[in-house]
Amino acid sequence: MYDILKNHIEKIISLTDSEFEFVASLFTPKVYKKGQFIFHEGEYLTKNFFVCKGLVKLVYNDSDAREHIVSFAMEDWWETDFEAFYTQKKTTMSLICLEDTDVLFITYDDYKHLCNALPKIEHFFLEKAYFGFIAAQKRILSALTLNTAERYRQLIERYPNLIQRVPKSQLAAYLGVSRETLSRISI
Amino acid sequence: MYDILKNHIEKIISLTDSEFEFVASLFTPKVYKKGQFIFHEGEYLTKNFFVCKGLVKLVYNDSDAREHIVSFAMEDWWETDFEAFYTQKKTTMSLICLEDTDVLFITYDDYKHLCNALPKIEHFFLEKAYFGFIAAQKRILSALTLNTAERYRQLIERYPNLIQRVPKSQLAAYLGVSRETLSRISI
DNA sequence: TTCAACGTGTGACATACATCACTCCATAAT
DNA sequence: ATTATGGAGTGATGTATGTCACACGTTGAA
Repeated sequence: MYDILKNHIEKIISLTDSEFEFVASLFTPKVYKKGQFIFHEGEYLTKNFFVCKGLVKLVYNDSDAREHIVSFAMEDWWETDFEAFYTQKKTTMSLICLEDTDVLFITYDDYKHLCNALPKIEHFFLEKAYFGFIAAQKRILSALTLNTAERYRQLIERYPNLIQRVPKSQLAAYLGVSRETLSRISI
Repeated sequence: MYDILKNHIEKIISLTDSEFEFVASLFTPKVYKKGQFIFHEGEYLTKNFFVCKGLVKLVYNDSDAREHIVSFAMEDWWETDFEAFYTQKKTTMSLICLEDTDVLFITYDDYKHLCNALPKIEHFFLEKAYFGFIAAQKRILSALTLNTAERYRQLIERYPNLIQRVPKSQLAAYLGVSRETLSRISI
């Protein structure tokens, strides 16, 4: 698991062996089964999760108990309720495994400690945050400019491997349409 | 103008006078009139803009030449085509003034230079990026969970001052509905 | 003053989508 | 072998929204 994290970080910054050992010492591995909750809405959450293997969904349940998917995360992606993690509020979303999943997590205190002890890691997180923001803005733009069929095709184009692993009903919850409508779309 | 930038940065990190002088030396002031383009879609853009006064819109024009508003920015906000700035690609969006606007801008090279020379500024940009990401994710969630009337009311609630300054047709382009539909919504 | 440009409201109609109901199939559980 | 369960397709119907058309008031320029 730690190899994956090491490769992941070293795509952006280089670390000596002892630096990475320090980084690794602040992460804890954990294994989940398909269907398990990594965290629930309404908790205080102090962890940021790096997915080493598997697939998870970040989910918001509205007042009608309808499930909306804010994002998927698979191998080599980070996922958490970011506002809850970073501002120490309660979570408004839940993180649920769509497959058996292995994660490495870091607590908020250790994250802060890591940034102080190893400032260049902030550059790594900055880059992650930038690309997260760019991706989110692109999704907003898709919602503004494309109809359902076009958004679906764009999703298939951007994440062809995701489509294989996720039921269409879940893709519908991500795209913000009913599963029936998605079912009627010809690719 | 530089005072505003100084206060803005010092909400997150503290700078000595000489440090801020260095920061300020890398920013250039520029003044625009209502209706002017700060940059056009399709250019190579090397600047990130800090709005000191006024109001701008970040705009995407789709294949049918329809205008979609990705975001507004007013006093104390940053705005640019972030992907173009950060990855040195051509812009896909335009930045247009809705009011007479004063900005301070920094070039990409100077931004890089600043981060190297003054690493703690990365912490400042990291925080900005995190909150930008969180805000974008919330807007995605609004699009998934709320109907048009609810999104409009949420916008009024979150940015009451914005509503006073922007024509409804522009708010419609931001919310992703026709101006006629917005016009029929009772607040 | 007159006129153009802009922002806004509203009626009529078409259409995309949600919803409800039902069916079918594959797989896992008993 | 039989029965649940989950994923998927599809018809009928109602509703929200887009689109087109037109009207009205305000502002600023000629």
